[in-house]
Formats: sequence, structure tokens, C-alpha cells
Amino acid sequence: MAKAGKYYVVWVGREPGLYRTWASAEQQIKGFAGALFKSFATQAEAEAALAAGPGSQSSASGRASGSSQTSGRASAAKANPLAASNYPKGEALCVDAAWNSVQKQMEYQGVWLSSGELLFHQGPFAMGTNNIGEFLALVHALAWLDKQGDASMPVYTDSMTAMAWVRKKKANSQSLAEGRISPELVALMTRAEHWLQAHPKHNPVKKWLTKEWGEIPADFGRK
RNA sequence: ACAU
DNA sequence: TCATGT
Ligand SMILES: [Mg+2]
Ligand SMILES: [Mg+2]
Repeated sequence: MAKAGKYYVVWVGREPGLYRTWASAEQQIKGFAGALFKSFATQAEAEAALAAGPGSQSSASGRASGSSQTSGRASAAKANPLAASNYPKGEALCVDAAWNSVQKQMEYQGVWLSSGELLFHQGPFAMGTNNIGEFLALVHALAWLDKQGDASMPVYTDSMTAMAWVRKKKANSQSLAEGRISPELVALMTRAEHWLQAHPKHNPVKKWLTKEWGEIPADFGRK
């Protein structure tokens, strides 16, 4: 997670560009031979540095330490998502879920768009699914905002499934229907559906455009 | 196909 | 490559 308000420039890495969280920037440079990166306090500084290149830095930019790998992955987002004309303006909450296929556990969290600051984190939970995590994260954010008396703050998710379940106030989960979900999560799902039915006019839910803006700030990294 |  | 979903 970002320590409120930092901007990370990666000049050399798997996918060079501008990142809002250390988790996402680290993915680009960890284990990448010859990686070059640096953090900045403001967007303007970061954008200027990204455009100018690593050679323009007078001090303390990061260099890859030990490792060796040079391969990357196909480019997804643009190098500077913040420059996209449709990038979200103003404050918002961002949520995401992750599935740990090694530990077989799901977790989810919510962060502020502007700073990357963690607002909530739940889990890990056994016997879950990606979609159940995305759904619970989204409803958790909506309920939290309602409790604060904030009816206008938008909530971003990258999950079409979670958006559909919230819209219908019903989670169409195969795993749930077939009894593969833990009692704890079943209870949370039931509670979430009931909350939605009791609060038909919840805050606006918006789709995070990962292809245009890069990973949602609430993303967990490992993928 | 699209989103995870 | 697999699983969860619209
Ligand atoms: Mg997600
Ligand atoms: Mg993610």
C-alpha cells in the first residue's frame, strides 16, 4: 500500500510507467535486473521525471538489487494512467479482492483513491471465491460510507460480477449454491444482501477501467 | 466475448 | 493453466 500520497516512477521494469502504490510499483521492479525507479511527493514531479527519464535524476533513485530476471509481461495499462482524460477526478473509494491459490484463502480491502491509504482489510477467509471477495468488499465500502453519512462518495471496483450482484442485490454464486463456502462467509454474504435490500439508494458504484488506468489502487499485487 |  | 462469474 502506498504511504499516503506518493507517486512511483518506474523507468526500467516489466512495465515502465507511473504508479500510485508501492505494491504495484514493486511488481514492476522486484526481481527485474537493471530496474530503475524512484518515488515522488507530487504527481507533477513524477510526470516530469517519467518524461525526462532516469538520467535526469540528481539523487537517490532506486536500482535493482540482486536478481537477474529480464523478462516481463505484455503491457496492459498506459504508461501514465493519471494523464487519461477519463481518469477519476476527485476522491473515491477503491476496493479489491485477492485469492491466494497457495494458501487457498481469499481477502479483500478498500483504499482511498487519492492517497492509497488503507481504509479496511478483511480476511483471509478459507472456502471463498474471488467474486465473493469482490462483492463483500464492495458492500463493505457502501455500508461504511452510509455509516459516515456520506451518500455521494463513489466506490470503484474492477469486478463486473460484483457490480452485477450489487445491482440485483443478490449474489448469483455457484459456489454458494453448491455449499462450497464457509459458514462465516455465508453469513457475511447474507448480511451483505440484506444490507443492500435495506439500502436501495446506496452510493454510486463505478467500474474501474483497468486497461486504461492500470490496476485499481486497492489491488493486492501478486498476479 | 467480456470482467476478474 | 485453472477457477469464478455476466
Ligand atoms: Mg479485482
Ligand atoms: Mg486485484
